[in-house]
Amino acid sequence: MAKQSCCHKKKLRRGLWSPEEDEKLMNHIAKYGHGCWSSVPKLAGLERCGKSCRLRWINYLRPDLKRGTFSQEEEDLIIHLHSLLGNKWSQIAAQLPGRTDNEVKNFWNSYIKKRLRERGIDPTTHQPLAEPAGAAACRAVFGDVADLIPPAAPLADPTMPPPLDGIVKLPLDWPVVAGGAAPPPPSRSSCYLQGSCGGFDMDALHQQHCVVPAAPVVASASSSSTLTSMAAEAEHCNAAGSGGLPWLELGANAVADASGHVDSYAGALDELRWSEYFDGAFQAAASQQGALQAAGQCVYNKDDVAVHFDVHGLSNWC
DNA sequence: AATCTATCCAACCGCTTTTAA
DNA sequence: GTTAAAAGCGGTTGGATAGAT
Repeated sequence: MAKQSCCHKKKLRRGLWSPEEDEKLMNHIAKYGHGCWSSVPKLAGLERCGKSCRLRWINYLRPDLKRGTFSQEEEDLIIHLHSLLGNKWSQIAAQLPGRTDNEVKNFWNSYIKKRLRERGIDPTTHQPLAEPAGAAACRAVFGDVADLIPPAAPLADPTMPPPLDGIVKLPLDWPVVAGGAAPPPPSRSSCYLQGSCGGFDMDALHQQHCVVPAAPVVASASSSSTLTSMAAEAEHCNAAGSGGLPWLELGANAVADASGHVDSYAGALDELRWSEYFDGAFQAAASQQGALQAAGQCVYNKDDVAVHFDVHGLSNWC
């Protein structure tokens, strides 16, 4: 027998919220906070289940919600975080101030997925689709690029350890940079998440002083601001020349001995735009032959210097 | 003007994880 | 250590709306 929801059991109201209900919930939380959600509807005089109240508050009534259309920077960030985290909408949304997991998920499903497919990129694996439009033409000129592409997305790689603490934990020797070779030092500090080049309101974060973690920082999935603040710290620190972006937990080696690597990882986030996104897929593929295939390297490492052909020309072809 | 179709998004459902007794 | 309740999460659905025919 199918289980019925709490709302069914208690014959509570369902469906869209009326302005009156919104007001009741807002007033109640403004006065008393939400406390235990299961008690909220009773105390607020609502014929809803606590779960429904919680959802309404989180997704719609919360005063810190941004709403409105997503900026290009937000869009880029969602794509990148999705390539790292998969469908961890709450973790992705945590890096987008004022956005909810539901909002991000809807945006992904209704917009980004479609655009990725149009560009011949599998939105699930972030790899080029098996036979994207024009692929035959590409092969005629460049050979079968698809053969060079790691078959599995990082998160799907069976060699990867299972996620710990609800976040992506890269192995200690995770090849942050394709080919294992240290890239040239970044020519400039990353502006990723920087207020001047993004749509974010990072003022509050900019006011924080830079404190470089002495040890790898484990980002807690429950801390909604951890990654954002880490990125902000890194942005400060990069500007100060100290390098090192403890972005996700990159592992002791990555953080300790390869600040340049980590920087380049942040650099991969930097300037990510649609055209580059597409370019990056092929760029990474071309530079990740062999060993990297096992590691399931992300396609966004556009700093890789091992690329010899003109990927921009390639993207024009495809 | 009427109907159909596609898209968007709020809300629900059910499962997993966390917390408290 | 066990159990139940609460909270959190991701997938899915359904209604409203816009655009096309």
